[in-house]
Amino acid sequence: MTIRAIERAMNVLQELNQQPINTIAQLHARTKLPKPTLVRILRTLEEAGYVENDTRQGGYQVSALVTSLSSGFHKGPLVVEAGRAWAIAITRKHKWPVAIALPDYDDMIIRFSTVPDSLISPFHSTVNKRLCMLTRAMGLAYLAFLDGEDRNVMIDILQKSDNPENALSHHRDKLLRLLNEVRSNGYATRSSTVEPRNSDTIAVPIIAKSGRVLASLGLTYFKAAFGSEQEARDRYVPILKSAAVAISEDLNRLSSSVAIDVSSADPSAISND
Amino acid sequence: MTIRAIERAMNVLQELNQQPINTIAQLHARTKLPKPTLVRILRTLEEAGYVENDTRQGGYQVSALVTSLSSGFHKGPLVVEAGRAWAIAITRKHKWPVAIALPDYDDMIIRFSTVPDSLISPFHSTVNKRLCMLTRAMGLAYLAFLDGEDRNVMIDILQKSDNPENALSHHRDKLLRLLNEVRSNGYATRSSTVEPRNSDTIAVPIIAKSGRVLASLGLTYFKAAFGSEQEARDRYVPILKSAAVAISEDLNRLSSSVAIDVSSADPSAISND
DNA sequence: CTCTATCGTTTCGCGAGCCGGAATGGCTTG
DNA sequence: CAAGCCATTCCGGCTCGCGAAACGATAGAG
Repeated sequence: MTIRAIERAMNVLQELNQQPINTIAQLHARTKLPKPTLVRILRTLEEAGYVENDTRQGGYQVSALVTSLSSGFHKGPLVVEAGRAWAIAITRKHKWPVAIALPDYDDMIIRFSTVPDSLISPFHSTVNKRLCMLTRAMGLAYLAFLDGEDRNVMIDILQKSDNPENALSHHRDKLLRLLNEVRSNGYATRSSTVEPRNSDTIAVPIIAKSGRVLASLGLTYFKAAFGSEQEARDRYVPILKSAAVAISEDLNRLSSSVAIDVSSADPSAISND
Repeated sequence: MTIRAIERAMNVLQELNQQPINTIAQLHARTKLPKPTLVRILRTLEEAGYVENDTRQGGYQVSALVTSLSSGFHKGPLVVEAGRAWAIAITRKHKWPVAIALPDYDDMIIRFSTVPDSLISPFHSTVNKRLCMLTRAMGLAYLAFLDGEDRNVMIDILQKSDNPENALSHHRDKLLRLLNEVRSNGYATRSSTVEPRNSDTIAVPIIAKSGRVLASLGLTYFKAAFGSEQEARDRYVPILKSAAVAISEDLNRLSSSVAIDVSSADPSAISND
């Protein structure tokens, strides 16, 4: 037996994180919860400080306090931590959302995204979303820059997948041609055969100084905002590439300049002030 | 009328973020909730994926999914985003917790902390905790590096405070001597007149290329782990100073190398893949 | 080995308090 | 000025969360 009210509240909090501003009506449509229930949940979250009710804008939004709900979790890969600031900076400057994805078995998983920052989105849940490796920009950018050996292992795994989006793994020559093209371009884009058609993603790999491919960094834009896809690529590819290099440099500095080793006693009880 | 079950669940989630591993008994002691209630709440959070029950260790901990409860919130200052990776790297390397604090009126507020990462702590809620400006390392490191004009304004504000920890603001000469000492040392430590006595914090300012003092970066350690406080300072001050410089450089790069401006259409609906 | 203390978890009947359809009132729109 | 949409409030009904007590497992002491 689980507590329904809590499940509902968590779902509401999730939805609130999808958009900068949320009306009761939107939340009602997305969560299927009765409006009075929503109002009660939101009031509870508001009094606890996690949510703000901006009456001028007529909507609810998450407040700074939500960060403390995950302040105890920093187990993510350092590349995500190093990349967040860059992703945020790019979105602030260029408006379009940026995401960082890491490989997980035969998919990529989005580990950080600025989607909720900049826009009203019909899509949900971009963080922790799985992306297919062979049709999505983030996947191709990762796969194309793997070394021959690693790449072959990966393709073998993909062939065992029953996801129709991985069909290309059975046409090895065609796939390799695509990967080589991505590699020589230095970036990948989403396959035109998959949804959504009204947007495109440009992705580049984040490669450690050691040469290991760690993650991919992608920017998504609305096709309608540009005269051609080439125009968008000309503009954003250099930005993404230099950001990826910068993230890699940060990682390098992070592990080296902090590297005065201390092997002394284990800390056990402490507070930060 | 608010929903009690939700308030309780949020409190439990907060407590779970304070320690890497939490037993029912600990949570019971801290939240004052009956154990069956805790079990029910934890089961609910577990089924929703926010909490893991590591039966081997016999305790509950937050899982990666909690990050999605705040994935929509990136409105914080960029200096926090730029600093997180460095704070995490230092803690991973040197074990002791590191925090970033920003000024807020006459206090500092901790905006990021690695406290929950490394240890079992009797202290709670370090993120969003307010620190007094004149007795805490993070406050002194900030105040001492303000320019004369800004600093005077700040001291005037502090004199209006009724917080006994700000008493020093009424002894301007004594305070200025202390601030000058901090400034020439390049770091501050917590006043020995305030709790907790068994630990100390070393803090340095994070100063933008423009010269503006943005935040402070502090490391807290147990006094018992070192022969003398000087020993700890000799070891960690250089690390903190170089990290503060690195954060400042990152900020500079973040705003410059991304600076190809785009003034085109507003994005409105998009997903990241 | 047994006894005991303490842990996490389950049980179960009571009743507080959450639920949601319907009503309210404000605000915009045609 | 009516009509539609919105967020919010009301209130009777009845679920469903509550927590004292019991349970089973584990660890340490004697």
